[in-house]
Amino acid sequence: MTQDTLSRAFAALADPTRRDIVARLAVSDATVGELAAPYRISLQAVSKHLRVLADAGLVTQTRRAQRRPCHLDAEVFDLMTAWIERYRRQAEERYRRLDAVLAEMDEAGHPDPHTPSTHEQGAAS
Amino acid sequence: MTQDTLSRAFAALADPTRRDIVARLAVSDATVGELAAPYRISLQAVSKHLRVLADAGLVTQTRRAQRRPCHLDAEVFDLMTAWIERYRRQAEERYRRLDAVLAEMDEAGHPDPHTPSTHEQGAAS
DNA sequence: CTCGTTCTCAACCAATTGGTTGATGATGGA
DNA sequence: TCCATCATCAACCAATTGGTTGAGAACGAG
Repeated sequence: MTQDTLSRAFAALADPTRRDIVARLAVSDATVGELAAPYRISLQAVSKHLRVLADAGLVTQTRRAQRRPCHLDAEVFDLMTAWIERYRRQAEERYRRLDAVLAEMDEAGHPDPHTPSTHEQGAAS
Repeated sequence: MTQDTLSRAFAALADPTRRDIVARLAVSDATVGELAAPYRISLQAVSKHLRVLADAGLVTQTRRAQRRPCHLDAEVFDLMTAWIERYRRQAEERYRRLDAVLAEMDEAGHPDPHTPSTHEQGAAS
């Protein structure tokens, strides 16, 4: 539990069973038992998976009698897409610029470095 | 290496050092040594991290003399965002429908189940 | 209050992970 | 050819992970 939100979130989704659980929770909330039913692993194992998802902030568990209905929480997903998209776009932008430079060099014969490389950068993780 | 692409990709980004590497590769390609420089861990450790990223399909390494320039590869990022967005939107859509139902129930006094719950579903992972 | 149901806690195990150090490739320059 | 440089391979280690089984906690029904 010493890790940051993003690390926990990515780690949580690195497991196929947990991704499947998320997929099913996207359709509707469900109790631990309901979620565990389709898998051949023990209920305890599923309970552990849910704890991982909960620690990552991806699901929240409420209480209804003995049952623990699980609910998908969208916020952290946004965090993840934001992170991914940021660097994907940055990389794409870079190639776009490279293409432009190559085109310019192809067009004229002067390899004059025009673009002033304006890439600001924040903290990483 | 027995895991699927999505699992490897999420697992790869679950490590802060690897996310930092990705962040830097988004700015520009770099050799293993260049990438390793800022960290206090050994060059071999960074080499391992790069192997994980490469196995996940997130970076590709080419060859230039002794150097191994690393290059960010955008495709798998798209895979990840696609997965995340799919279920996030599905969940959001569900809440939107719930809100609609609640509003309807609030408005009139007849809790008539109108919406025929049209949620088709594909394979999970 | 007791009982069945639902779920978590605890201890354990094998496999994986992130790190280390030391040896080994691969390559271009002297 | 020999050497320095850049990076990987190999063996090892501690910590974490995904699974197990068994015990226990929380709750509603009778």
